[in-house]
Amino acid sequence: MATIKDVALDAGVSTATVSRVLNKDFRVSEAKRRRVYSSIEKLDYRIHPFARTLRLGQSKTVGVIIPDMSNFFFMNLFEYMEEIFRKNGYTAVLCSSRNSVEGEVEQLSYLMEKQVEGLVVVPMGTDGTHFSPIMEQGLPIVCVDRTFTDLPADSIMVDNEEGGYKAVRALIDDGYRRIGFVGGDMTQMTCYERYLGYCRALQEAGIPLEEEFVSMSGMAMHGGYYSMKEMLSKENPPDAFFFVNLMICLGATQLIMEQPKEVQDRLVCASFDDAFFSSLLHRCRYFVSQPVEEIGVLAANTVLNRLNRKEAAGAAKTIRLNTELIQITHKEV
Amino acid sequence: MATIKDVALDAGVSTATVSRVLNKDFRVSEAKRRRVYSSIEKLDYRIHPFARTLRLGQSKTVGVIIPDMSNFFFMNLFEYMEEIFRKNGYTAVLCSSRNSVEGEVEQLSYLMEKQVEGLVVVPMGTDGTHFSPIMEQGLPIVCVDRTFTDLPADSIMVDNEEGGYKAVRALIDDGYRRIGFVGGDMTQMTCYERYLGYCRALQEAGIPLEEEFVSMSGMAMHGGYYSMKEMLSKENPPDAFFFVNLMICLGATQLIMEQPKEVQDRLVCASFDDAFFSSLLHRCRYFVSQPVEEIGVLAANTVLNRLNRKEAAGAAKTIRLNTELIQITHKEV
DNA sequence: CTGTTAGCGCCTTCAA
DNA sequence: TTGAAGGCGCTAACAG
Repeated sequence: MATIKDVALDAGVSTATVSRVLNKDFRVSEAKRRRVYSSIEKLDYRIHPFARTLRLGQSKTVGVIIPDMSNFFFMNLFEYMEEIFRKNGYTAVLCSSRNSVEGEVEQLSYLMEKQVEGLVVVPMGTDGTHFSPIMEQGLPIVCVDRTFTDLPADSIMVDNEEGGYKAVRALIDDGYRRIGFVGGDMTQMTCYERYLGYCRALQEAGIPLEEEFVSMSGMAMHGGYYSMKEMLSKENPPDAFFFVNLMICLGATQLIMEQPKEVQDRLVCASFDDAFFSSLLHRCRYFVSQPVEEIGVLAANTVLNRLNRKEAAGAAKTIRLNTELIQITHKEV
Repeated sequence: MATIKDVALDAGVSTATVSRVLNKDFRVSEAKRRRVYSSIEKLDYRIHPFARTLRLGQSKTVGVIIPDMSNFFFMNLFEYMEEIFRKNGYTAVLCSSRNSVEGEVEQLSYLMEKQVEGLVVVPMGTDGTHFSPIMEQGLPIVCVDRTFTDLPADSIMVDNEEGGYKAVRALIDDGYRRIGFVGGDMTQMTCYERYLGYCRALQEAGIPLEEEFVSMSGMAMHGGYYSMKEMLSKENPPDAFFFVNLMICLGATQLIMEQPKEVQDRLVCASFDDAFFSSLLHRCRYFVSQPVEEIGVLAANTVLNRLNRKEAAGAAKTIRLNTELIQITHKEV
């Protein structure tokens, strides 16, 4: 690997001059600049990022903590964020908290060792106090999808309540009045907010909230499966369902597909989230689509802005983006 | 941030001693070691990775290039690899070639700038000459899932031919003789090898290869959809199908679900790959499951071994792992 | 066992 | 406009 010294030697100038050329400092004569550029080319020189980092005292690295790397939604998000970070000279290091608070803490300390300058995190719990010392240190932290209750961090989320409302409202408009809510865990913010939307839609339509039409068996796929099983085994089960996210929807759909055709045909569902294969999800007529790209771009830019001091420090912003209700018309079978 | 100097000062020793403690060099008196440790704790000192990198001349970073971050298989793979790398003190930087050779080249140069010491790549094309100069530089490169024809890199793959054979053989054993192959792109190694397995199974059973039972419309989901549409519109279509991967399977399944129930009930399928939601894939009875964890662990360890000179340089190894045929019994509908 | 010293590659005063 | 020199934090000789 060629170093700045090699270039200087080859171009017959000092390393300071090379450095100036590299950093677009225009107090360099045109002649020398050209010579430097040609030496750089000739030697295939590239700035050594770690040396620069050391000298400048900035790592140009940010950390991203998501709950699960096998989740399309989060990976999509990461892909968009990474692009923005990279374009701005930052490297994004991806970590998975593996759906646990302990994992989150662990990844956090790992990232701190890597000297990240900022953090994007999809919070696991509601308590974010383990991030407090880091925020006090001045590191920008942006929460995505969910937020911590007691941390003055920026947050980018969607309007979950409204999204839930729209989906359930659509079912009601289609004439359904016995609508089940398949959630996972009310302590999880997204789940709870979407539930609120469900309630509002029912209330607005004058449909009483039936407690036994609400089922929670955890946010994983099998949770959806079991909740659905439980629901359908009731004497007089709902004929429409709202699934709190895609995982739940997948599990529930699996159960649905195990039912007799007559039962299947009676059911109609709506689900939060949307994916390229959602057209596969039998009996799901509506999907609440999140603006993944917008969320990702916004999250990354928020970190970047803080880093560049473009944002006043201390004023934590919470942004709620709108969802879009998508209707899928499954061809008649 | 506390530096090694601060610690030395606080503990009343030289920075060299601190460094020795840090690096488990045992030529340090117990008393000083203890003092150093307590200062480290007190000051919340952490080694500055970039300074160390600079000094040691090694970045402790490896690059991973996958075609697509939204693909469960690749992300799973990454998750396993990342864990191994991390345990060995390496940071894995993830990049997506976005399913194109140009993307691969671009990511490669990005990673080289980051001074990665090794590379894991899921090759996009068959030509890997853009990696040659890097290999000559002594960087270990490990191909995963696919391989380059003209690069002396290690490769970790599954036995695609055998996998394809097993799946088709299973269909034959179930009594089917009109079996379609839904591929995507014969120039892609995995597709071609799986096709070979398909051919062998047919041949072994004395079933003639019908050219019009083989369809290729690209490796994406919609490719599966269109191929399937084409197949089923034939006068006398196959009654069983082998899908070359999960994306194709998803697309094909979508088309299947749009068919009348009688048509659906007549079909049985087998597919390469396997995922947590594969039980959702209607009419798919067999899945060829790849040992994702094993592949990931092996790939990471291969890079690591080369890095530690445990492997003789130059002797590129190709490893073929076995797949497992999984049978899913969809409950009767 | 321990400290001093030099230097990894880079950027930035400071002087000229 | 330019170069010399110092130092970012760390480790590895080299002395003692």
